[in-house]
Amino acid sequence: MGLAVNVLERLRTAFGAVTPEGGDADAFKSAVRATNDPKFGDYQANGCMALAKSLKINPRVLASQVADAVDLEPLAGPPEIAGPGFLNVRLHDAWMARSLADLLGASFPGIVPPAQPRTVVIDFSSPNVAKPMHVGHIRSTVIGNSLARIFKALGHHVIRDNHLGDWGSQFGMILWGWKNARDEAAFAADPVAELARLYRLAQDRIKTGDQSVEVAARVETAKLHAGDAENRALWNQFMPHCLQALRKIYDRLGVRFDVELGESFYDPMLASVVEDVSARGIAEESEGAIVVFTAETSAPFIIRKRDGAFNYGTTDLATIKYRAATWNPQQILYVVDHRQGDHFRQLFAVARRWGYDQVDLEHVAFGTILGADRRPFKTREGDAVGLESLLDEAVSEARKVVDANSPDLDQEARARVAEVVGLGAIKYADLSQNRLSDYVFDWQKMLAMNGNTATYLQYAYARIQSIFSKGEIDPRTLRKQPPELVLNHPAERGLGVRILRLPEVLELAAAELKPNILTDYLFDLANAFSTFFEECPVLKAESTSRRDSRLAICDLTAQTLKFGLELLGIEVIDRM
RNA sequence: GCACCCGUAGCUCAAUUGGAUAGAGCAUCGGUCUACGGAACCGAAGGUUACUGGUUCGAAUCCAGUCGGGUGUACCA
Repeated sequence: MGLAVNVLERLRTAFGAVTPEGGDADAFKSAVRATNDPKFGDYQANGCMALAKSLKINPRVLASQVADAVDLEPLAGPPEIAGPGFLNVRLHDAWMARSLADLLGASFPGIVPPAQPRTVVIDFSSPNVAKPMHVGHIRSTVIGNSLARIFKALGHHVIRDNHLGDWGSQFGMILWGWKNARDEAAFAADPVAELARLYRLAQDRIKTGDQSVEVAARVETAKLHAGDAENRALWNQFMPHCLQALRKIYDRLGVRFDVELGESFYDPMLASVVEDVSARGIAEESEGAIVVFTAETSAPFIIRKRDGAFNYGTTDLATIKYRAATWNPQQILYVVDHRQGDHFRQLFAVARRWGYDQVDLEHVAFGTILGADRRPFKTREGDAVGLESLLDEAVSEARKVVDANSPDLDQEARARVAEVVGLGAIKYADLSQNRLSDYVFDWQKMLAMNGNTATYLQYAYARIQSIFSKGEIDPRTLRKQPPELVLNHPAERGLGVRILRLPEVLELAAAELKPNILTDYLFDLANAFSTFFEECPVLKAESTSRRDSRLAICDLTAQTLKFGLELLGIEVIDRM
């Protein structure tokens, strides 16, 4: 077993073991964290001050008792007392050096599999199949994909589920369009574009107040659900085209799903869901509909409409039941726009009353993408910007930079670099920010290739590869026989501390459901590497032992960058 | 009206959930090129964390109120 396992966890265990009388060990442990300023050491334990307050004793006295009692060896010596009662921990350089060598030799990335892996269902992307994906879909897709990879990397069992919108009223609109305004030649040439046109047509008519279309579309939806032969046949005809179009985008983005169980899959279960919920007295009739009143909102949660049709609330309940029965997950994450917050609060409340009170249901909400005018992001023509054209734009911007900077690469290599850099820029722009507030879409920021961007991380990776190729060294030989590491220079030590933090950062990102914790970490790591690169010659180090030590640090940095970027769904290239 | 979310540097965003002097990127200004990739590095400037009060060793974070913005609010998803 490796030495370098979750440093934070080990320090917490050590401090937890010496929790003073009258204190809560869990609270005391969780007050141990990485410092935000290196002058306070590498980690700090902040639990003494809060505890001293409740025990009504002097915090510094308490801190000194803890400092005397705690045994942090071999990671670190006794902590230092500072300020009102902080305990600052500085890792032993020698221990770090051994741990890093061990990481390099065998145990990278240093993650210890959990004693009890959790099963986590992640519901993300979930587009309507009837229309092309637009920028609004990118957040759910990219964030969900990243969370899935992070959980998996930590050793949990992950089910990625694309809950396709393949059965709702948007399909009724398409059916109406097909029957009233289809262009068969256009459909033959590009089925998805024609379906999208029909959808938009129906939507425009409804939006401009044409009630006849609204009613007609609803009728088509109802007929589809009721098993109407013609509508079912059309559904079967359209679906493969829709799915193929989605597949193309997912392939390009590197996104995979374990299951793609859309709304249509749950259709046969809906009637019995309503029956069961009603029989248990959870649902009741109101204004002709079957609804559940919850404390969460004033409006009820509708599970059967007045006209007898089911809606997405019904589907979502059926989905919870199916997921529970099929995978028995501990956690289900819904990576969905924050505007559906009320819906999920109601859904979760109903599900708990229905008996699903063991599974942790979480709405991983995110803000809406806005244009520069602070309105939902649209093109000049008023359409949402297509996802595909956004990706193309990013790749072509990246291509310009590659052409300017790397004339020595051949066409094919440049195209490859542009794709990796361009897509990376888009994904990173989204992942590096995970606030609930809406955010302003900014081409310049999305396509930026300096500063805190994926390009910066990819560039750091490529520079490291360049060192190895220039020195004609294969990092794998280094990994077979790890050299002794030296961390005398602050830049070397700074990199070492960061590399060892990877497992705890991933734990934190998973616990908080925030990929931006990972992007912040990687940017900080790349930054530390750039400093190191300026200040510490590698190939021309003062001695071969120093050179080997630095090569080891370089390789670990590169591995960490690559691994971390992979968890964000972003690739690296050796030359760019 | 009610509910939820938000308000941090000129702009876009962080801040390990109550910790030490609130940090990055962009933009601005000034420096660094005879070492491994300048898509870089170092530095400067920029703040009453919307406002007022409260809680305590300690508040951007918690509580109350005020102002401003967003979203949702019975049969779309």
